[in-house]
Amino acid sequence: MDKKIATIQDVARAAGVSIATVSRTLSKPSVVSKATQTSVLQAVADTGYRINTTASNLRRQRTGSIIALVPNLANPFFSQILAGLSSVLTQVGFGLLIADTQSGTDPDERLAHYLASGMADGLILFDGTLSRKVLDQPRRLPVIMACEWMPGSLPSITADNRAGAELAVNHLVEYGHHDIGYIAGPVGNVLNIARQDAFVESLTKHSLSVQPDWIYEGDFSMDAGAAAARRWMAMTNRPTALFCASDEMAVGFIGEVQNLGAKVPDDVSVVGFDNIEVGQHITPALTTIRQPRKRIGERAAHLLLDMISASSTSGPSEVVDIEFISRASVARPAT
Amino acid sequence: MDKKIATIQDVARAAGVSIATVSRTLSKPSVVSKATQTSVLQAVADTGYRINTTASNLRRQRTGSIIALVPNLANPFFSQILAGLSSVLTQVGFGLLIADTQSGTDPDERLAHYLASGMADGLILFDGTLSRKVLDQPRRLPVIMACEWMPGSLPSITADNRAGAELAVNHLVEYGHHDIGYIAGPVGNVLNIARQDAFVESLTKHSLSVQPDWIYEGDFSMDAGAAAARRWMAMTNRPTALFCASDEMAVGFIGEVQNLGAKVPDDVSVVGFDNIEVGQHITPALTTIRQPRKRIGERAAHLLLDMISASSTSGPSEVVDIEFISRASVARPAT
DNA sequence: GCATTCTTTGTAAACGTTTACAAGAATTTT
DNA sequence: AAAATTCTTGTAAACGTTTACAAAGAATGC
Repeated sequence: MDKKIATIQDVARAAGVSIATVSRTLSKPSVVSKATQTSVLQAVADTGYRINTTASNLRRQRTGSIIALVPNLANPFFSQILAGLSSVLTQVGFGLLIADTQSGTDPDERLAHYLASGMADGLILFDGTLSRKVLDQPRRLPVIMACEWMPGSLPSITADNRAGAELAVNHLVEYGHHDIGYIAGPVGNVLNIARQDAFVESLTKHSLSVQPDWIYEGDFSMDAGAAAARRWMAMTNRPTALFCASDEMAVGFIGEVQNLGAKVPDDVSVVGFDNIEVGQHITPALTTIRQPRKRIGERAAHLLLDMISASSTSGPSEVVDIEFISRASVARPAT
Repeated sequence: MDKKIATIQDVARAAGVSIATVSRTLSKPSVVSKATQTSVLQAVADTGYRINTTASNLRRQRTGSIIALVPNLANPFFSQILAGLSSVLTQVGFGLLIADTQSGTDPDERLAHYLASGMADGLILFDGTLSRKVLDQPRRLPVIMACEWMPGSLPSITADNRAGAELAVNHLVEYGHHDIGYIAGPVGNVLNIARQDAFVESLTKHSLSVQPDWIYEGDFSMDAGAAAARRWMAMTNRPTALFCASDEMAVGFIGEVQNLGAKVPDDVSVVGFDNIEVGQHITPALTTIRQPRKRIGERAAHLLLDMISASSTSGPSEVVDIEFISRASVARPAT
């Protein structure tokens, strides 16, 4: 059994000062004399004192952590964003609590729970469908969104999805494609809406028409991409190129198309969205739009921290730039 | 501005009882009469009271959260494990703090920080190289390891890595392979050691020899797999099959081999380890060993929670079963 | 009907900090 | 040299809970 952990009392006793002085030495050293500072720090070292965060938080009326609510933790898309968040937060002594909105029963209920729980000083929401609930109730917590958003509601950090879609279309058109399809994300998802809208508009800009049955439904998952591949193979009048709302779908599409005997990019060109790591390791390597995920996490952390220190529930939204990455999954259409 | 948040005092006043009774109604209802219970609950509803976790934690001398230390949050391998952890923890009202050991400067220092910070009631360590540090200092915190381990040190939840390697070799031998290579993980990594040792032993069991230059160094990453592919291509006397210490390397290997014009499984068969999602979506789909990652997370959570409630720093280790998944990346060797 | 036990409630003391306020000492201003 | 200012420290009151202890009331046993 280790002996009892040292408290501020023990340090004060060891240094021969009051607990107030100890506290001040640690949190606002400017107001305490050099001499006492050193003796206090010595006492801290001697006793092995570590501040009790819980007590400190209680007194300061804060929790020292923020909570990230992701739709599905098992989705690797979020891991880099969380890494960005984490790195910024730990620098300023904040903890990062992570919870999954889909894992339990009722996502709305979970959200409400975390909003009211007082477990955190701020909340980052990655699930656009939940944001309405936040607006309904008066919130005593700064809340922002990341990746997804809700028009005119919460502050958010997002990527320039429209620009990404436009770059994808431009690239395909430059390669001579006229018949371009789209593998969509979940219906109603803001990311999908932005990408699809910009996709359609870009086509029109190039005086190309959009064939309704070349818009394949999907849900961002690899399985959805594979399903789209099967539908594509079954068509007689096929697009020669596909823009996918996510890299995962692009990977799923390419894999299944190859399984079924077609060739990428000879038979069909593919552009993804996100730049997940595996994209450059499949054959052919995936042409895609990079979302700076780590940066999104970092910016989100800063935004939320600013709101917390200003104890404000509103703040500026930010759009981070995307980048086009040209690899091997696009070629001129077969003639 | 919303009005001040209600405290237990407000509830007590509204219900006409003492704060002790309110507290008891909420935490140990069995000792309070039915009548007062209902009036207290009514008051809770009226005031919109939510318990202040920080205060509660301070008084109960706990923090209500556990911290997971992962080597690299951006590695998708961990996301499903974290999902498993999270689901168990939230059920019992615990929060999950997540931190990255590699992101900052000194991993050892970070670990020490979290061990002493008092921010959590327990710690899950996913980084085997750090475990020595834990043993050095007297720890006042239950600590367990997951995935990786350290012989005879901390309680751990791990997969049966040796069995996995054996299954892989058996499968390849059944398909008629005699010349089998290994793409290794980081030198010194326990997972790699277990898999490599079992790989070698299994070969010997089948009276096959191990060719030293057929053991390709690697570090679990896709890039390492691609590098191994280039070395494999450059050899004149090549193995006809490769067992990879991770799926990521297997995927990287297959992608690069295809890039360079060879065929899988016609020219070389590949078996991975982990069963990451993308494995079934590449062409050919990857034969592999499944690690039940979600389950590892869940078991780890339970183990740690048990240790916390017993306030013990030791506990049982557990090995979870793996499963062989046969897909398309293995065929009979070319004759 | 009195002694015993069981239920239910309240009082008050923690838990370990931070910080407003006050006060003494040291320094500067006049 | 007195007055005014600045520095440095201590005292004590929070922050919002939980829980040991005591007490009062109700139920039970004889």
